[in-house]
Amino acid sequence: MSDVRVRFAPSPTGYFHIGGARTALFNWLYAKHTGGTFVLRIEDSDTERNKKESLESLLANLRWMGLDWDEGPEVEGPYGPYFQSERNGIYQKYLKRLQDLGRVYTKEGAIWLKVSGETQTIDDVIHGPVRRLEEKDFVIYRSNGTPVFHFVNVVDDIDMKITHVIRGEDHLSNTSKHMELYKAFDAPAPKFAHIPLILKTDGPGKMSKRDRGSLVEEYRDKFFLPAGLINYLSLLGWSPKNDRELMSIDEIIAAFDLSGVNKTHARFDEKKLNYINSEHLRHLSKEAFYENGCKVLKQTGHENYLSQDALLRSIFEIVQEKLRSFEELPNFIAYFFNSQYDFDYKTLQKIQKYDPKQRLMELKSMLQGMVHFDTESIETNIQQLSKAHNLNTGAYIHTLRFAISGRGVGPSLYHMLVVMGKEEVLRRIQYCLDKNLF
RNA sequence: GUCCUGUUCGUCUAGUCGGUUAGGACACCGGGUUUUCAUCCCGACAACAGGAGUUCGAAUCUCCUACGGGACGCCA
Repeated sequence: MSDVRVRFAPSPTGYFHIGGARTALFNWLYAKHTGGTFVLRIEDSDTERNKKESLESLLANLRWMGLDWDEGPEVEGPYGPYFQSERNGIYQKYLKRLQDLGRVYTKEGAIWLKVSGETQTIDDVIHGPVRRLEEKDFVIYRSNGTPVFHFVNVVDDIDMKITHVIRGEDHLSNTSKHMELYKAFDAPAPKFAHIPLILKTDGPGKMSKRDRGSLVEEYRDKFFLPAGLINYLSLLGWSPKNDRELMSIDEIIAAFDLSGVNKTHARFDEKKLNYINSEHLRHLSKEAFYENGCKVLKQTGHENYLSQDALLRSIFEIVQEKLRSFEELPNFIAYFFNSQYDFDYKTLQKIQKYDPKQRLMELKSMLQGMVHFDTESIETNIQQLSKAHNLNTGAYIHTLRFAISGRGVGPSLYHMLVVMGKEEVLRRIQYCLDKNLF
C-alpha cells in the first residue's frame, strides 16, 4: 500500500454520466496503479436534489464497471461517514476554526469567507502551475444552515487525507476558491489533476445527459463488457504512448499514470467504442463467453435455452468469432432452439437463382447417405456434389444455410451442421421444403 | 464581459531535450482470402489553426491573432 488517497465524489442527482464514469475510472486506475486507496464519497449536501434511487443506481453502475471502492458507502472505513449529509458535526468544527480565525462573516443569513486577495497558485499535475485570483468573497454556509459544495469538498478532502484530487477540468476555475480554503485552514493542498472533458460527438460543448451514449446504464442494458467500456474510456484523454489501444484492465492499470493524461478535450466516438467492445468480446475465454452469454439469455427471457447445456456450449463456440456484441446474441442463435424458425425474405430472393428446391433434394439424399457427420466429410461431399452438377459450392452452401436457419448470415456452415446433428438438419430441410417457398 | 485553459488526419492519439518520408488506431474508400455476413490480410485517402520572431534548421521555443472548451450561484 502507498499513501496515495484519491476519491470520487459524485452527487447522486440523476443518472450516472459517462463523464463521471471516466473521472471515477481515472481515480480508480491511479489508486490501483500506485497501490493507494480509492474513496467513494457521496456529495448529497443539497438534500432536496438527492434521491435514494439515484444513489442505488450509481452504486450499481460503479460495481458493474468493476470500480470497487476501498472506503465509502457499504464498505465504510476509518474516515467516515462517507455521506456528506451525515457529516454536519465535522463541518461545524471546521467552520468554528474559520470563525475563530476571523475569516468569515454573516450577511443576509449566509456565512461568507473573506478572500485573502492573494493570487493562488494551483499545482496541477496535468496543466502545470495555474495562477488565478479569487476576487470576491463567497458563501460557505447557506442562509438555511447547510454548507455549500466548495466548503464541504475541501473540508472532506482535508479530513479524509486525500492526496490527489483527480477531477474534470470544469473544476479548474473553482480551484482558486478551494485554495483559499486550504490556506485558511493552514492545510497542505493536495496535488490536483484536472482531466480533459468529454465533448459531444459533433456540435459544441461537453457531453450531456441528453446525448446518445452518455449514460452508463445504456451500456449495461446493451450488455457491453465492462472491460471494453473501460478500455475505451481510458483512451479518452489518456494514452500509454506506445500505440497500444486494445488492453485488458490489468494492462491499463500497469500503464496508467497521470503523466500520460492529455490536456485536450476528447470527442466521444461511438464507433470506436463498439469496435473496442467487440474486440474484447472476441478475445474472451470460452468460459467467460459462456458465462456472459448465459447471463444475457437469462436477462432477455431466453432461459429455456440454458436447459440444453451441451448444445448451448457448442453453439457459443462457433458463434463467438462472428458476434459483434452480446446484445445481438439472442437473435443470432434463436433458430437453433426454435424448430418453427422464420425465413428471411431478402435472403430467399438472393438464393432463388440457385434453383434451391432442386439443390435441397440433392443435399438431402447426399446427407442421408453420410456415415461420418463431421465438418471435413461434409465439406468434401458438398464439393463433390457441386462438381457433379457443375455448380459453385456457393449454390449448395447458401441454399442449405437458408434452409436450416432461415437466414443468410451465421457461423461457419459446416460447423453449424455438425452442431445441429444429421437428423435435425434433415428434418429442417424437409421443414423448409414443406413450406413451398421456392 | 472577466478570468482560467486548450489547438497534430473527420475522430482518438504518438511525436519528453528543435533535424521524422509526421507514426498508430477508429471511421470512410478500394482490393484480396474465406461458402455468405463477420473476421482476417493488403492498400488508398487524410493533419502540425494562421502570422511574425529566434535558429543553419521549428509540429516542437517566444509573441500576436483566430477559433474551441470551461468557470464566473446561498447547484454540485
